Formats: sequence, C-alpha cells, structure tokens
Amino acid sequence: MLVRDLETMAREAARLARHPVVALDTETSGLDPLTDTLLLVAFSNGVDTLLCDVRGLPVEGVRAALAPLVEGGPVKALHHAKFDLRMLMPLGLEVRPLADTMLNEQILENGRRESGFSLSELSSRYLGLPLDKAERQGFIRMAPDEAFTPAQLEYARRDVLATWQILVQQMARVQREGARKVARLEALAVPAFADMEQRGVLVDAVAWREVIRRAQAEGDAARAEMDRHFRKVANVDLLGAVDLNYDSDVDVRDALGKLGVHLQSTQKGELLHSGHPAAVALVAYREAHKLVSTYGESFLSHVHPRTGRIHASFRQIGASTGRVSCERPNLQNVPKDSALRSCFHAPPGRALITADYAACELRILAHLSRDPVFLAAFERGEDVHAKVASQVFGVPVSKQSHPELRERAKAISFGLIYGMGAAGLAAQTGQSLDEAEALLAQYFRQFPRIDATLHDLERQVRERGYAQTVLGRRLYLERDFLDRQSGAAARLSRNMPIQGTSADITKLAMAFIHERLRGRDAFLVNTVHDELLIECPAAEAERVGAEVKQEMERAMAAVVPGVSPLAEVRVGDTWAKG
DNA sequence: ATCTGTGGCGCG
DNA sequence: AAAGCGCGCCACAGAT
Repeated sequence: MLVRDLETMAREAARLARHPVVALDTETSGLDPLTDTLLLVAFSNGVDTLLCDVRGLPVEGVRAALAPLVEGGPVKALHHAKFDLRMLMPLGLEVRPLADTMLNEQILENGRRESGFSLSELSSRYLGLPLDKAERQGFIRMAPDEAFTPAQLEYARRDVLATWQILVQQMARVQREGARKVARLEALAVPAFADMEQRGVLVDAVAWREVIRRAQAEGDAARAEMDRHFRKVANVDLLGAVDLNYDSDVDVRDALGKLGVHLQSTQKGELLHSGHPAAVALVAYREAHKLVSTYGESFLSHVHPRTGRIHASFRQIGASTGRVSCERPNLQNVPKDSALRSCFHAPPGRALITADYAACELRILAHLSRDPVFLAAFERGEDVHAKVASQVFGVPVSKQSHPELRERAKAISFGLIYGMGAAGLAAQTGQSLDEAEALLAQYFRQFPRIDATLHDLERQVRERGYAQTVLGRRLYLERDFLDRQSGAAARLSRNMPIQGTSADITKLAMAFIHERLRGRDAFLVNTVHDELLIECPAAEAERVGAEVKQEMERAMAAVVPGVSPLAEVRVGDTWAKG
C-alpha cells in the first residue's frame, strides 16, 4: 500500500502498531544524512507493506502520523539502523525499541566471517534470494515531484519485507547462541551512535593549522639534518639535493647501512638504539611527517561544509573484540599532544566534558578473578598498581617512595591483559629473561586467582571454540587456529574477554547517557574505548558531568557487579588530557 | 589508474 | 615462524 496523505498514513501506521515486530526501511535521495533527504518510509509486518511517501508533507504532520508506530509499540527491525535513524531525525522521530539485523549478524558471525553483512547478502543466506541494489540509484536521481515507478516501489517493498523475514529467523539463532544480551546492548546503543555522528564535533581549524605548520617546520629541519649525513653516501642531483626518499623504509635502511648503521628494520626503537644522528633525525622527521600527513589537511578535509564540524563514521562493532572503530577521520587515534587535542572545543557558551573509566580493564580482571587485593584496592579507592607492587616486591610501595617498582607492577598487570609472556616483559623492562620469569612467578604466587582466571579463560576457549565477554559476546575461533601451538590463540583467549567486556561497558554507558540527556541540548560527540566526550551548555556542565559519571558507573556496575566502578570526569571547553 | 599487502605509527 | 591485544591512515611497492 502506497500512501501520500497524512490521514491514511496515520490510520495505517496505527494498524501496524498492533503487531509485535514491524520492519522499517527508508529510501532517500542519497547516502549523506546531512545533505540528502528522506523520500519514502517503508514498513512491513511480514505480510502487508506500508510505503509512506513523505515528500512535501509537513514535518509535524508526518511525525504525528508515524509516532505511534515508530516511537514505542512494536520492535522495529532495521538493517544498519544507524543510517535510517539519522535520516528520520529531521522529522523529529526516534525509533524505539529497535533491532538491527546487520549488528545481529556481525554478533553471530564474529570470527567466522569478516564481510558479507549487506542486506542483499543476508537475504541470500537466510531467504535464498539476493536483492538487487541497482534500483536504489533511481531514488538518488529523482526529481522532487516525480512519481515513484513500479520498479522502485517493488524494490522498497522487497527490502523491508526481507528485513522482517531475516529478523524473525535471526532471533532464533540469537537465542540459540546466547547472544540475546549483546544483541540487546548493541540495539540500545544505536541511537547514541546515530546522534553522535549527526551532531559531529567542533574543531578549531585555525589553531589546528598552526600546530601542523610547526610540525612541518620541524620536519623540514629533520630532513636537512638527514641531508647533511646522507650527502656522503647517496646520489646528489644537479641542484645539489640528496636523491633519497625518506619515506621509503628500504631506501633509508640501505643508506643507513652505508653509514655503518645496520638495522633489521627501521622501527623507532631500533633507530634510536643505534644512536646515529641520521637515525635520530629520521625519527624526528617521521613524527613530524605523521602529523602533517595523517593529521594535517587530510584530517581537516573532513570538516563538513554545512555544519563546520567533523562527522566521523563509527563502526559500532568495528573490532573482533566488540570494540568500536572509527574512520573518515579516525577520532580514536588523535595524538595526545595537548596542542592538538585542545583544538577540539565547545562552541561559545558551551562546554566539553571529558569522562573516562579509571583502570577499566583491571577492574574487569578483578571481577573475573575475584582477587581480594584488587577488589579491596578498588573498593577503598587506593592506588592499585602501588598495592600490587607492594605485594609482589614485599616492600611498601607508593607513587612517591618507589615509582620504578610501581611502574614495573603496572607493566605486568597490563601485560597480562594482552597475554604477555616473560620474553615480552624482559624486553619491556630491560631485564634478563630469567629475571622476568622470576618476577612473573612471584606475581602469580601473590595473585593465584588471577593466574587461575587467565588459565581458565584459555581452557574455556579450547573447550567451547569461542572466547566471550561477561555479557556473552562471542569471538569464534577456528579449531585449526586453537590447535596450532603458536601462543596467539592463548593471548586472544585472555585478551578478548577483557577488552570486549570493556567495550560492552562503554556501549552500555553510551546508551544510558544518550537516554539521560535526551531532549536536553547535551550530547555525546566522541567515544574512545574507555573515554567519552560530551558537549553541553556551559551553565549546565557541572550537573551534566555528574550525571555522566553516574551513568558510566551504573553501566560498569551492571556488567561487573561486585567491583567498585569509577569514572573520572573533567569539565572544560576543550578535549582535556585523558 | 586502481587495488592489495606491508611497514610504520597514531590511539586505548 | 613468531609476535603482548585491538584498530585506521599514510606512503611505498608491486600487480592488475
């Protein structure tokens, strides 16, 4: 059924609202929610299809007609819901509750399949019929008052019906494979991601370019220094310039060889270890060039011309552990250099709140192991690394009294999370292998429950064939991979449950915060694994900060009960030191 | 001209 | 072959 008037739209939407599950799909003039517009909203209850042509209709009228169906009522099934949610934002419509067939599939296939999550591919697998995407181009080129062709309407109908059918079959798998909690979590977090992308984050491009300009100058100086050394061993062109590509590792390695510096690789550590001024200059050049290339104009090119803000793309399930990833640009690897980070700022009269979990992954390890020393230290708000160092080294350690012992204990604790062995520890601390082995043994003697927990994680993965987080997010690992004696499987078995649980907690916090701040002119603008950035009116910043802290701690307590949660919040007008 | 894999390096 | 975990981006090198 195709409807173009508000009265019929409202009536038919109300009819559909009585069903438990209704699929929702949108057809739009393009793929950019900031510049393209909504043309058609399609619904299906698995039998009937309702196609709402919303072009030219008053926004408030459409909102009122569709709200009883979209906001509350049935579970809305969407494929890649984030996109449709963003497209529906100008109508003031929020979709809830929702289920996302793409995220569901990523959850179910994690570790088994790396691509093949399009609606068409799911349709092939679940329903045995691929969907033709060619027709979508038709919507993109459409004139504003042109009637939809039968082919376009058929395309819209098939898409939304397929989404409904896929979800129904998928739910059985979700149930069977213990994925209900994770599927629910991801669905709950979608609106937070949609909102975050739509809002974007503000950067001061003028100040940013000044930072890059300085880096450019430092890079030039480093190049000149390299020229002085390599002039002796490299070709010099007619203008007297050294004919060497400093961005080519092979060229640079060969040239260093001619200066008597023979390296396995040209990694920073080896270059510095050689101590040769040309190698040191190369490190300086690389650092400067990284800023200029990755964080220069190519980064700023993502400032949106309409909004003046950066609207990055977040992949909600971007990593096999369940972590989020981010691209175009990646807002999760901005250098910590405060000159650069402080370019992320709030508009006039507004504030930026920086909030991060304190020692999130160690708290998760404390939850998994129930280790009494870790639990007590977190409970009392003590310095865990100092506490651990005291236990391991048998002397009272504090940040002031024995900073080096504390650092070593910290390195071990974090190393364990990554599955580090004695060799890795030795390499990092500069100890001998024997010393590192003795230190690890001493650590595990003091913390037998952690030792047992890490071995348990490994054993469970071998038995089950998958690693999993506290919420039951799974990473399936191939038998071949588990049986190979490489150590890689053991490290993943230890790391995924910890890193992944951290991701679960942060996503839950985002869902809580999004809900808490709804309709308040305060919103998330970035997420970096265990850190969140929120923009809000300056006058409300202290209050919002307290609410953010509360919601983050509530999320952590919900996932790892029994461990004292702690989120640290700073209020300012730029992205403060994390 | 465009794609793919690799080294290197930014972040948590 | 192993590598302490997870990402994305830039530049190069080789292939299509």
